[in-house]
Amino acid sequence: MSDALRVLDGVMRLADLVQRDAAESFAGTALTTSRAHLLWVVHHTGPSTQQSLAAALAVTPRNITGLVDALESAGYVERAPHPSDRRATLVTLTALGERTAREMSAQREQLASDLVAGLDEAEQRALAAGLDRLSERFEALVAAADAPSPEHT
Amino acid sequence: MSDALRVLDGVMRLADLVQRDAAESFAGTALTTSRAHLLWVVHHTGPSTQQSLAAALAVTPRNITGLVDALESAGYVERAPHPSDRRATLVTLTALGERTAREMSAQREQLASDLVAGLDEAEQRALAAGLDRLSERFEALVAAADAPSPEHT
DNA sequence: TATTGTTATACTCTATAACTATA
DNA sequence: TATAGTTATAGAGTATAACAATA
Repeated sequence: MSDALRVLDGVMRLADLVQRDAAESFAGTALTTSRAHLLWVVHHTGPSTQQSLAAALAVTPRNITGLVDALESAGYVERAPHPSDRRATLVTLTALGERTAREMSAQREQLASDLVAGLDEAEQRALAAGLDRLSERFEALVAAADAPSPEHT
Repeated sequence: MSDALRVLDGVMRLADLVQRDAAESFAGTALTTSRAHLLWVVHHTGPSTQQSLAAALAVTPRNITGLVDALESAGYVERAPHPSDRRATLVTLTALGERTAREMSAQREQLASDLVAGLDEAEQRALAAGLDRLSERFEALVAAADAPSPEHT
């Protein structure tokens, strides 16, 4: 197998393992991958309208309604009126939501450091830089595919 | 942000981009990520019982029934009787299924080589090796977590 | 008119449990 | 008795379309 395929497969395989593990860790709670993602976004962005959450998660506003309903029922978030726009609602974290987000953050940092524990600093830096370049490269490829060559527009 | 976090985030971000792109490429067909995964497994493993597919995809046999139903309706696979066990069915690829799997394979190879095009051979090798080590490391961590220390068993 | 969130409806992935046919 | 696949049922994520309230 080519190194190129090893890289692509390696990324997809590791991400799948990590994602499965994260999903398992939600067992026994009302959290799911999608709900945790929303929680994570609100934790980092602060109180958000459902429209902005829809954009952040790249899903429809209707979908956000369902995710917020579930998180609200489980006590992770609350809907608050928007101060200046009475159409909109602000999704805010409860104390439980804040605590949960901080725990997820700590677990993520723990996992990250456990994962690279066998690599020296130079290797870690090289790996991080290489992955960044791949993501940039990928986005450039997608952008190029979306914007056909000028003579065909 | 630490290099450890950059590595973990880099892997998750790139995998998400690739997976979204793959899902978009299925638009207009009956394929989805899960169905394509099953197609992929049959392509590489050969005619398979639904039990073995359930194990390979890490889902329940009931789930395989649904995926095979959809792929069969769309003409990608067929159910054939198992030669020696009349309880079992063998899922086999149709000509369309074979052709589609080969196309996916070609696209995957194209993407992989496009992705690493900006890296020299040594960088590609190092990246591939680093990712392999991370996956191994992750599986060791999970195994360690699943099997508590001896004095507590 | 345009935007925000919701109700209505539908499809897909997924799971558990009960059942049929076969081993 | 155990196994392979299916029917029945349910929860979750997702989408489109139509609608009410507000901007």
